Amino acid sequence: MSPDETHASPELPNDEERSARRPTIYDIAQRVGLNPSTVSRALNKPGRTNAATEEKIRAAAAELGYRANPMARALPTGRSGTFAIVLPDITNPVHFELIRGAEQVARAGGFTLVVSETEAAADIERETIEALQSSVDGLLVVASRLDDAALADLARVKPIVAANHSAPSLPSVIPDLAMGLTAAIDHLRDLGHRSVAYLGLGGLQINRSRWELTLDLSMSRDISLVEIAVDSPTVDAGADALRRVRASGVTAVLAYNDLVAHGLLRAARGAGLTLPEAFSVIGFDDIFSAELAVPALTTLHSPLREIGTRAMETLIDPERNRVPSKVVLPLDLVVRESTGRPVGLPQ
Amino acid sequence: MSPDETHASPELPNDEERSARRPTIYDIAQRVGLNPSTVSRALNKPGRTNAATEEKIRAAAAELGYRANPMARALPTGRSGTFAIVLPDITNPVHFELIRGAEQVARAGGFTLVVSETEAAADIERETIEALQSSVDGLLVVASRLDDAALADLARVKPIVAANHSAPSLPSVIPDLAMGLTAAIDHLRDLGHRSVAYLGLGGLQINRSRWELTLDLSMSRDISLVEIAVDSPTVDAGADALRRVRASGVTAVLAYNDLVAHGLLRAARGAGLTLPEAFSVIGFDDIFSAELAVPALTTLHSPLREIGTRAMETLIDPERNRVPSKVVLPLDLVVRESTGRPVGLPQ
DNA sequence: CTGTTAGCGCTTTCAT
DNA sequence: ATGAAAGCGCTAACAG
Repeated sequence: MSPDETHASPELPNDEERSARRPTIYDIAQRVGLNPSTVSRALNKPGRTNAATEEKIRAAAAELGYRANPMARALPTGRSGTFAIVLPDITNPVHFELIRGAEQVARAGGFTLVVSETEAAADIERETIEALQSSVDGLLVVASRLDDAALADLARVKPIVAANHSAPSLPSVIPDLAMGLTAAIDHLRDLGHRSVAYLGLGGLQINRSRWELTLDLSMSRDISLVEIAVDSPTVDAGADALRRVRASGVTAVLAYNDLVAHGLLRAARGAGLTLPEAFSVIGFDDIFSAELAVPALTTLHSPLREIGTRAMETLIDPERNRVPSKVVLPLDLVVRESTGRPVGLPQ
Repeated sequence: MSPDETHASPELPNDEERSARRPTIYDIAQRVGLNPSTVSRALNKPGRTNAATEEKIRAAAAELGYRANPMARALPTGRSGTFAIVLPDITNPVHFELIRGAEQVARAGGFTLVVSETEAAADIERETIEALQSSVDGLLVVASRLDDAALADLARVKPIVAANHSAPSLPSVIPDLAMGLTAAIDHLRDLGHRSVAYLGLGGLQINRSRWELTLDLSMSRDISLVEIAVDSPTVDAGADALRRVRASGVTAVLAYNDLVAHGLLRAARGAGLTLPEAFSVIGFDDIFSAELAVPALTTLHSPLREIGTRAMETLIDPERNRVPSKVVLPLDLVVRESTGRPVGLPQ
């Protein structure tokens, strides 16, 4: 028995009043018999006004349900109180936690967050950033397709911080690649692997650094490394790589990310292979589904959430958002079931 | 070249000028010797100005790299060109396709999208909506924790459309529950199941409707149904439910969503059970990892992306964003490997 | 400590 | 077709 909307709103302000117009500082100024500028001061510069009147003003504001209009405030100050996070692909689970981390510190600071997707295209990214610049106080750029120079140029208008990839001219927050990749390669080597493939993503900056580092590490440990290219960081692209992985004869693969690794696992299972006997797989990121995979994915756990929070913290801080810096967060290897000794070696 | 610089006919703005300040309509007005209001008209009201001057103005604007300041525009018009999407939990993969769908139509329309998380708490949701109202042209509310009356009240300030759950007083875009659940129950019944559990999420509106419908459907098909409560729509919560599922003696379970189903699968595997022999599982949503699970998850494929696009389309449309309506999108059963005949029945 | 006075950049009558 | 002028709601000197 749902009580049928007895159409009566006795206490509440009626439609006219509510939807009429949001109260402004003029309304509250008039109500307390003071000047609008005094109201503005009372509400925003604590202490710079008489305690009694401040109290009176706050009371009136509360009573009227006053909320400052962010647009009106942005005009004279140039600050909008909103920040943007621009990333290649919203649906990539890797970005979930990062966005959430950023969103939380933004909200905690009373800021709002705009999310914008660039479809992994450099020109759309540039256009997006330029379009956003007039309405935000700063941008968080994730896995940018733009090079350092371009980003630095853009950053002259509004501060930009790079998250999850490093841009030398900007403040950047990144995972400790050396730490993670060293652990991964050592793990493989300890298991007995001597020939591994890196499943990478073309010329992307973030990918190049992973590849270079992996190469150095492998060579110094007498492991031969081949690069196999996938054309997007997706499950399907990973699945497509199976043939080439098998053809290469490697006993282990390091995937660009967990999505690619997932694809490889799926394709392998589809082909009747059992892992890690056929070959070992190490992912990257440790997205939520990594532990759900069968075999559960051994992967590098990237502190996405913290990358998001740290990046947003530095973006919000006027002292730090303009000076190049580098925050490096730990990248740990999580060993699960997708890695094992290569077949042919004694157990 | 020209020795006489007094005429001040600069070639291109140099770096200083560029990064100094964004050009305004005043800059371009001065440059072409016209009034700012004419510039405004030329740029925004096609046709309401002389074709030649409009051309001249556009050229100057392009040359200066002019971009209208959204804040300044918002003040007199009351329209900011931004919309907000507010949802309980950003990290739930279910919401990502939805966000992306909404983001794409917003961007295509030249609007920007603000994303805000409510931590699945009604009071935070209300506060978030109220805070956002002064700076957006409308809100997309996903899986709201607020009831219809509250939402309707809030919607008097700025249009609100409900996505993925229905609010009778608002325009809503939802999946066809009846269609999906009927297919799910029929599938189970055809397989021979007569006793199933619904793994639901407390008093959440969206959950209640699923439960009611499932109950009706089950009864009319002579299937006994029990409800087992999980306290959050997460993998861990799903895993926690395993004991109760086993204790209930059912041969199949309908999970609130794929995350919960994933948890159940994981726990079952951990307990040494093999599915679907021990029991069948049907998920909800069809998130990307559903097909990656082992056994691959049979689930109801929710058109999240389209829910996002349709919802944003109606939100953008001034004709439709104020009138209650209901857009119902198909919800299809995707049969994979997590459902099978109950043991004891002839193959 | 509070009031006055200008704007911020843009839109929008109302004149011309 | 274009110009002049008055705001939108708020902040920020500068006075008093």
